[in-house]
Amino acid sequence: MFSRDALAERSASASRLTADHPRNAVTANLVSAAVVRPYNLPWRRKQGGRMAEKITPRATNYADWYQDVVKEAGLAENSDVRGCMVIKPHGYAIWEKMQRALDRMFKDTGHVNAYFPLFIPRHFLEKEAEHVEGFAKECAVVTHHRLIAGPDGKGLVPDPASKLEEELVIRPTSETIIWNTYRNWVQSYRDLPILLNQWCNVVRWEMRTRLFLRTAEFLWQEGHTAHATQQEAEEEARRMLEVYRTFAEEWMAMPVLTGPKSEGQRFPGAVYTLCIEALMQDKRALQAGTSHFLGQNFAKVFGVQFQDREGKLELAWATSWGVSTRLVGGVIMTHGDDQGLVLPPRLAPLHVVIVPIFKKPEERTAVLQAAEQLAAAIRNVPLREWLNYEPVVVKVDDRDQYQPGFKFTEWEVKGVPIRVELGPKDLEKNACVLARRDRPGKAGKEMGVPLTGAAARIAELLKEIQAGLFEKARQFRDANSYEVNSWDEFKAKIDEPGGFLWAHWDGTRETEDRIAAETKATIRCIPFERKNEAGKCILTGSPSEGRVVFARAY
RNA sequence: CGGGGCGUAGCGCAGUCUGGUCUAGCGCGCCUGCCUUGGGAGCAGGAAGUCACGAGUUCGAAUCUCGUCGCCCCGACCA
Repeated sequence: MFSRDALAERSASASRLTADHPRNAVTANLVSAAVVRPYNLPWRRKQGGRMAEKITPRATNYADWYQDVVKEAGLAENSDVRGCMVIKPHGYAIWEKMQRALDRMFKDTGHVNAYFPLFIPRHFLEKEAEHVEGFAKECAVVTHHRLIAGPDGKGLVPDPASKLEEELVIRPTSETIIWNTYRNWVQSYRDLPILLNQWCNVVRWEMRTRLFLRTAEFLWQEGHTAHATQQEAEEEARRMLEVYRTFAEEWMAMPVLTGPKSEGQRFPGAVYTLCIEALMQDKRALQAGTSHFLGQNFAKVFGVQFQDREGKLELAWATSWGVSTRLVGGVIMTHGDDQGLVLPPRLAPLHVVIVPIFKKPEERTAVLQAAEQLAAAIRNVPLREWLNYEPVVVKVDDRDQYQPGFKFTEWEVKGVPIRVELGPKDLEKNACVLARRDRPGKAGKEMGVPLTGAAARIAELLKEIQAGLFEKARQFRDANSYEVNSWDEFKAKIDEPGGFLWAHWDGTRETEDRIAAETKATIRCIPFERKNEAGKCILTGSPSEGRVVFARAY
């Protein structure tokens, strides 16, 4: 336990670090500007300007909108540690949902979980040349193992006597330490394949950070597999990409393109990198997951050899694949609206909130009783399989200190898929009001839903919302994808309207780099789903065998 | 690492130029009570700050000087 003083000191320093946040000042300006926007939502009028809008509209400033949603929905906040976030319960609950669904899919494809150390001896990292170059610049390094009092007797400094013989690097990814271990595990083809995954944190010393999208420390899973043949490893890389695609589309309701990365975007140390790539509402791309075929690069440098059936010594073939807490950012930016977070039901930590309404004490009793009954019925709807064998989560918001209107707004900001409004007028008719989060305001309300059928209707609605969110996102993605045929058109369209630009490219690193330098657009992927179509590179005019997808990316 | 900005209550800010009126205010939030509850309620009372830190100038410093620390933004870099 912390002492009272220690806690006071902590909170004092927390305030110091956030109070001077200039972005807040900017946001405040935008927020007050937002108050004068057209009142398309009738109930806002009642506020009389007292209660400022807390969420910047997306059209005003998308980056501020994102920050506001993360904050107001209680997903995460900046910590006192530079570049690192505190993931708050609601945000972590979403990550837990993702973990559970993915973990089941990994297990279903034959993988098991394990755990490797946070610390990696420097010389491990030095072994694979490309890998070194890719990560060297962004590593946190442990140099000492003890603190002593400072020279003036105050504070603590690393004890010079405790300097480590060899520095330890905080893992930016675990290929090296895992393949160093695999060396001892693999002697025979019978030891293969190794199909292993770990859930853990990693650190990449990013200079500029954004909550969930890019932080110095983040949570992820990294799968590391070893195989006897190239074909098997390539199949594995492809299989796990398909797992990611399925998860993104069926759980996150986020449509993705799949395909290899260009050379310039490849993972350091990989032979090739496959990715899932999504389009956010501001028409910037988000790399949402990657699956790498690593060839024999790591087996070679860590000496992972085995004897095949004929007794010949062979090097093992490797894959690695990962998704991170960045996906939470992807959900926010795929589905969120100006009211706040919108969660796809299959990832929602809370599916249904029941807001009781009453005036007199006897009304309170009757309403709360009916609310609990309804909650129990909802908990029994047959959605367990669809929800990864987890229950439908229902909450009766019986807090006395807040009025219904406040609760409506609060649960909307937090993205709860369905709200039930239940008051005396409803009870007279044995009915309730259902409000779906994916259609805010009056448009999403179903009045007079009979209490006896409400649970069944809610089960339907949850599935409808999940499907609807995906469909809406897919339409958005398709509506913001363009085939572009000239350099001038490319330069114009990447600025306005933006989005996924399908264009011919001559396949060279030089051209890719030039395009990036001039437009900040990168090749997001070379989609599997592209058609065979000969053409000419938009920049150089050299022959191209098919279009690749360009976008500005997170 | 270069350029800019900012550190005053839990959060957002005013006060700093031009030292005394600051025994440091305001809004939101928080606590108590009353009242309210179908789209972010209202009234009354209250708690809460070593004005980032250190040294100096001065009769007197949130305010002036010097130093230190921290954070944010832009750029380079990147999941």
